[in-house]
Amino acid sequence: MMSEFLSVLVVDDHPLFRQGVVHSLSAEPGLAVVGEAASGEAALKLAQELMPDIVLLDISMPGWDGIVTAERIATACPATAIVMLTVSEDPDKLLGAFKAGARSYVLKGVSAHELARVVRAAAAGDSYVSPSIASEMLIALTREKAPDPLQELTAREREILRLIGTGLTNREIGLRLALSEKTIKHYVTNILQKLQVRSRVEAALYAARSMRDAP
Amino acid sequence: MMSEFLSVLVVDDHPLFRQGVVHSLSAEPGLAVVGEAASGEAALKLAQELMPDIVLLDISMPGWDGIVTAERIATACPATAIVMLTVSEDPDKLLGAFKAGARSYVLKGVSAHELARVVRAAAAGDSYVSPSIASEMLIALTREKAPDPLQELTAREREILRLIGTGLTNREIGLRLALSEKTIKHYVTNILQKLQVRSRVEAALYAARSMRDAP
DNA sequence: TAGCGCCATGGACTAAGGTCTGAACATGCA
DNA sequence: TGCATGTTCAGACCTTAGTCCATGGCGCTA
Repeated sequence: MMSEFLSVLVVDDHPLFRQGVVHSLSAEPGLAVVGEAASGEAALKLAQELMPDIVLLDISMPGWDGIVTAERIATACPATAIVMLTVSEDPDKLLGAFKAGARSYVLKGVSAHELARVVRAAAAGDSYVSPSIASEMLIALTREKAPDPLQELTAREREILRLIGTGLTNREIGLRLALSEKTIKHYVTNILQKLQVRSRVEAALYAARSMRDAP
Repeated sequence: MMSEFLSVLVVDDHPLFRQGVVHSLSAEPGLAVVGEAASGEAALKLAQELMPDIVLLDISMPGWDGIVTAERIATACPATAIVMLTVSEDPDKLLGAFKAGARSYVLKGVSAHELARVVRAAAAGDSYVSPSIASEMLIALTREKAPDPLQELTAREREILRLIGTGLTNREIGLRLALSEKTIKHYVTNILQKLQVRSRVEAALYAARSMRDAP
């Protein structure tokens, strides 16, 4: 049988927050904080050593972030339930954590009691996701279904789209790439068609957005 | 004379983090946490009541954020030193806090000992700013010096710029605003001139950027 | 090797963007 | 009252953008 206590490993690079979690969870009946780590690397080592029932894992950390750490811990300790802690995160990261095996997501703003509830649920195999995080993850999922139109572009087309996104005219792009303006026009037509936009203005805005999302 | 203890009021909407701060600072010699608050409103009341030497204030909170709270506390308790706590914040907010009277800025990732050092320094009238925060504030300051070309635009021109930024043609903008296409063209010419850009594409990119910065 | 997709180009044409000049009307300020 | 500024529109004119059609070279693969 299992111990009467659920063992918890707390991982967060912020000492003050970690302190808060440790202190609060220790006061909860049935829970025992068996270790702390300030980095993903240290967390993996401790997890292998202690084989805790639950790992509380901050998503944003320097070095290995929460996602990478979750993957490695999930591989090394399949019996350990992983609970992600986050402020309000990038939807893609949330999805990454889900793929890595984490099933519970808690906002850092929760109270000690709520956190304890989630920890117990996670240990029992249940998953908990904070409402606001859930909606973000759904958004990321729907976005994931839609294939990126950028991938349909050839290398040349992507290059020209990028230049459109800096505000250059066809003539200037032709000069820059040592191609005729006619050729650029040809590419622009293709790009507009593939991206399903109506003008170079919309294409430029599209380029600006995707540059920003994935620079 | 003053008490031998420095009295501290801790304000943060995250219970776990607040717990960590309180617990850690209480362990520091010469410091006494005399109160906690989870919101700006509660913080002001407590500050007036307790007149603490230092207020530790989280920047991002629902309701009154750290800036607003800092202003009111600074007004109500001029003798109290305000120390802002932040994860990694919007430069404009940092500047706002500075104008509100906060002189110390600490990243939430600091250790308990460092935080205690900053608190003692703040009580002595010294200011402390985390290095990465300092650079962000400098950026915000230099940006503040540069006058925003958007301000030179009339309301009508701004409206049309916004529509350009959504990818509409002149004809479509005219239809939408019940104006002739000629008129739109006239405005576009003015806008390009005032923003110092060469085409509607550049104007659209400009619009997209400024929408993003200040939505 | 024949076919396919990417790259590059030209001509001809239409649509949209942008400049310049000029002008009417309203508002508000000196 | 007069003058500046913002808003609205028009005609003439030129430039840029975008479409359609056709051509040819290059490399890959069925």
